Amino acid sequence: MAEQTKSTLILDAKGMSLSQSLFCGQTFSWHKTAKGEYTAAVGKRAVLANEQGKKIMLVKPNGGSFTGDDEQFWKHYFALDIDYEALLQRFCENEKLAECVREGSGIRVLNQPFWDTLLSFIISQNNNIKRIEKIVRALCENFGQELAQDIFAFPKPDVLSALTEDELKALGAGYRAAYLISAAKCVAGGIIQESALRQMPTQELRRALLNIHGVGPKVADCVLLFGLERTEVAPMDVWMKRAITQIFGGNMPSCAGGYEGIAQQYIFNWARENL
DNA sequence: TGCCAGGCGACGC
DNA sequence: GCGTCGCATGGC
Repeated sequence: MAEQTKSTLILDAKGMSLSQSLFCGQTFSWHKTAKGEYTAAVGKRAVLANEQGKKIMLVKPNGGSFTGDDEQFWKHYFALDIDYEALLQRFCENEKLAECVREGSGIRVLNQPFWDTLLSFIISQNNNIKRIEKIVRALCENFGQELAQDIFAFPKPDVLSALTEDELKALGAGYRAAYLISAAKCVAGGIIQESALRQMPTQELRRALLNIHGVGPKVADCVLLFGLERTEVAPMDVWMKRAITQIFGGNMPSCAGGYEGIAQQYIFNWARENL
């Protein structure tokens, strides 16, 4: 039986906005082309995406066809397999959270690869988003595989673990260079195994991540939420702390229960626009 | 120009 | 366990 293949993958956006979801500080891998399309490497998959009406159109930049589990993979990546309509309705039980949702209603918390997320958020610490994007791009271009023209994957753990701190400092990584290498050694050496992490309850998993040199509470929480699908974890950076203190009276609204991480992304987006 | 950024590790107490 | 400090670097 011949396998069904498609040159373009068309997904129902269900209210998801690429421009909002790809540039709200949860991923630093996407680039907007001169034509207004978006490109990235997500794990080992290079993709070219754009939105037309209520559809998301995906194309392989090197002209290949989508096969096998591609459709399921991308639906899951863009969180098109959860009922956001119902979730956002719950969030809107709190008036302040409703305002955050209104401002970024097309945001979806992406289900990103663990390794990409770990490296990205180690780089993110005490850093600004423009500069994080720049360092991530330099890391991938210099040491990652070119999956399609000008689209580079993150360097593999064994490649990264063999680099020197100076090679990474040359990219602008600063003192995070040692942290990246240390994380790579943990993964390449099998001390950190993604499949084992995914089996762990969230708190045990968090402790495991904290064992990585250069991964503290904030970075661990970002990896839990963005790279290991723990939607109940809400990373607290300086923007979130400001918003929770100034707007929410010190606590995440109870209507976010179980999905505090997703609520966090709307609040974070709102805080960066308004505080 | 000085302050800040999706913080963390080391250190002192 | 908790508070403070230094850290690399560029965006603004």
